[in-house]
Amino acid sequence: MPELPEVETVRRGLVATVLGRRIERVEVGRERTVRRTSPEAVIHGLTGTRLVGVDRRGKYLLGRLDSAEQVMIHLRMSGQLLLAPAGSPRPPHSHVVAHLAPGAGRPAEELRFVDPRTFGEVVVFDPLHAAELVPELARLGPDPLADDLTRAALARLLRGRRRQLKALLLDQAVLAGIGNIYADEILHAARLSPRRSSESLTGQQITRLHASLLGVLSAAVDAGGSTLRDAQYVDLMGAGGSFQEQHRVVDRAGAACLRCGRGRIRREVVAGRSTYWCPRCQR
DNA sequence: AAGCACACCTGCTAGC
DNA sequence: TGCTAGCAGGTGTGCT
Repeated sequence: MPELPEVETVRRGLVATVLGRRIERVEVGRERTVRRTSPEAVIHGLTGTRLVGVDRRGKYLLGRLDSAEQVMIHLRMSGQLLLAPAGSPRPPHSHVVAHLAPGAGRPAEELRFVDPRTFGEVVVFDPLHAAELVPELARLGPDPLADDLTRAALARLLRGRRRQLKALLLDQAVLAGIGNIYADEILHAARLSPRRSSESLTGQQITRLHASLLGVLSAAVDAGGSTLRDAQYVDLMGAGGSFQEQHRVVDRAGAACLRCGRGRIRREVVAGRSTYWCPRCQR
């Protein structure tokens, strides 16, 4: 259930450990993970290639291969990418396994796409056909960190829309990368209600929302993302992040607000998602 | 246009 | 202790 900071942490891990290493062999154990193409397309597309770059757009990982093709990986709710010694025991639900030659100072290893709920995907595609195979990439809004979202750009995104702020932040076509956890943390930091309508913000509130967006997301990247109780999210090496220690509202229903001290954190469904917020200081 | 319900899956846990 | 309903960090579709 990774969001921008978790995906960015995985991206950095791939750049540090996998770049330039030849993919010698690929196994696909579950067709659903490669449903957009086929096991053969993913196996043939990856075998013999090397990753020459890894980019991120919102929650999408985009690997560039030396074949000029690209690999798109989305972890959705329960996906993990794990790097482990070749031949070591595999966790359940290891649906795609890429065998990596030694390199980057590392021995032969397996890069495993593990995904119990199988919502995640691995797609190998020719960039010339991106529009047909991965059309959602073209629909993504700006990535707040990768695209250096300015206050003016955010103001433009808010203007002309009448949406609950929570729904707006979750909409990947508006801003790419924010999910349920960070939407709540950002809105608390900005002292704005998740139900507040996007077109009603004052200039000062837009400034606050902008600062909170960048502040929360970049602090979360610095902390290696958030790993909640279920330990669903871990990085390439299987280590959790630590930003959950800085959460102010998520998972704190009934507790006193850490900012105003007097409100009680409420949990209710907003925009169809479980939402934590302080009704006293978030307006 | 915006909001909602539902679908896709599996696993964990809170509550009885 | 054992069962079950409910819930989960995402996204797409289809309906009002």
